[in-house]
Amino acid sequence: MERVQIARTVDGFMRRLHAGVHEKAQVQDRERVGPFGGMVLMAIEEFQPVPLHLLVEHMRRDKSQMTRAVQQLENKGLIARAPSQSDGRAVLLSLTDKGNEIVSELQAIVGEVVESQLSPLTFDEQKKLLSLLNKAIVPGSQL
Amino acid sequence: MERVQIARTVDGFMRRLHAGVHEKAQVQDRERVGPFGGMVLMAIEEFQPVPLHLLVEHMRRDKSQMTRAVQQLENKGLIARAPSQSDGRAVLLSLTDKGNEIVSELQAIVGEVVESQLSPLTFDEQKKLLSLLNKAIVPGSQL
DNA sequence: AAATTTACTTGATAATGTCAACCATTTTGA
DNA sequence: TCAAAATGGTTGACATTATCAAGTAAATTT
Repeated sequence: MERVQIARTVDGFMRRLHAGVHEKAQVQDRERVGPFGGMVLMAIEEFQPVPLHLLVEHMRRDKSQMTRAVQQLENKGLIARAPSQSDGRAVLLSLTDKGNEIVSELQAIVGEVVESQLSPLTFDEQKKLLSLLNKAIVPGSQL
Repeated sequence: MERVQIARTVDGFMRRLHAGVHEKAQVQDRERVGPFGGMVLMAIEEFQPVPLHLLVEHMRRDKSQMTRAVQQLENKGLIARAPSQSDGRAVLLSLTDKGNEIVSELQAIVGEVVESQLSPLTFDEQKKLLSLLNKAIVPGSQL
């Protein structure tokens, strides 16, 4: 089997998503969070309140990159940072109301793009794809 | 269904691949082609001889980005550029011997990483995943 | 044969990613 | 229990990748 091809195919898939979102979001992105900022916001939405290092783990990014992305989002008033009670080092991130608005808009756009991207697949196939991806990914929590 | 989650999941998958390859390839990458350069090389390998604009289409990147990536790879002696007979504007790209060596090494590494990435899946599931991805992607040739 | 389109290039700049060094807290373990 | 190591986060510096606009030359259209 062409495992190498999987890498290129997934990359292409991602790029299409990216391009699609970029195109549709241009008007919408009033806060200029950018694609990465958007991903961060959506991840926070799912896991909030979440310390930065977990976000780093979920998104597989460098922690310094995450620190800065989070700073920008905070400056725009989209997320709030609160010190963790249980760990004096950690900072818990969560969405503000404004952040929630943006996330809703983003989700709508991404949902549309993914849908059009997956339109060649039947509904069952789409579910299958998601479950396969999840099954493939869940275990490897090592960075 | 959580279509939005597909986007994040695929992104995470890609990042893991990236990290895995980065780690393993560090020693190997004697030509310093970098991750993107590597992807370009592998794409050329599949489609050669290929004009730049088709590569752009396959990989969903900006043409200017591709121009420069290709220039670097040419400077390193990994690919060759030949004017197209049928179109005076186009340049056909193909791998040199040295390029082929590099691609073989890259393929081995990427193959390993993908394999370990997909290890939670059975062989059949892996095949299913690939076919679903391909089915989802093939048609949308519009950038 | 003029006007468009296409293939590619260049320039400029923005966005992302990587690496190393650095505090301030926890946690380990001798 | 207290020094050493590990963890969570930040900063600085830099490399890579991505986007956009503008331009050249060859093809295509009309």
